[in-house]
Amino acid sequence: MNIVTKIYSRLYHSFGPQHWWPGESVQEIIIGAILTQNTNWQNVEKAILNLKKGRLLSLERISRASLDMIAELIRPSGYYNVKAKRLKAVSEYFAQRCRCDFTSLEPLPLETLRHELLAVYGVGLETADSILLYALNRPVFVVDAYTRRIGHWHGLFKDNLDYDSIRVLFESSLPDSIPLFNEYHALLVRLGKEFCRPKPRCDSCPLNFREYFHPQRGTFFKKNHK
DNA sequence: GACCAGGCACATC
DNA sequence: GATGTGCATGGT
Repeated sequence: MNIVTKIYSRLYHSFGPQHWWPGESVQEIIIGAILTQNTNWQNVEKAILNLKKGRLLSLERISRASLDMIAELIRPSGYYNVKAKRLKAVSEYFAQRCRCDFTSLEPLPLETLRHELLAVYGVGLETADSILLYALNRPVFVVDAYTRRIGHWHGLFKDNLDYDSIRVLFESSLPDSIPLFNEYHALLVRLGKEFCRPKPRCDSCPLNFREYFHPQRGTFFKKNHK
């Protein structure tokens, strides 16, 4: 069993299924993917509730709404002015591309869709992959700050390894399974929230950071996983 | 009051 | 192509 699979196994047995993504619809997941950029999910929930109350939890409606209106509703999620522009750009993309009929995107190759998403203002690598995996059910491994931090701490890769190399490392180490990629990312975030803010908290961490992190030196040492 | 959170675009070197 | 900076709220 490779280390990537072993980490997943240990996390799943410690935490159980995480039931991601917390969204009631595909559109809500896409909106949440923008709103959660560099922000707590708690703040995102407030913004989503505001959008729902304002009858703007809809890509079609966001694409036609004013930036000021959007910004005011999503204020709790932070960066509300830039995120208003990003939400509008993503909404316009899906409205124009498929009239928000996501099933019509199914014939598109993954790479084509990913390329198109990355061309949309406000959609970077992580946001594109979050949308692909959680909203559009495509087999992409989402790499976020926690994935990078945890992977680095456990000697999977150097701190400065680029996004796509990390993504390919996980994808090539695992069976090509959408539910698995979904659950793994959610579990890494769960682990990150509880044990990696921003330094390891060793006690009771299921991956046992004590084995890999040297607090006095502030450095890490590798230990073979068996 | 400091620090952090499920990033991204843009400017500058 | 690497590095720095602005964007901003809310919880601990």
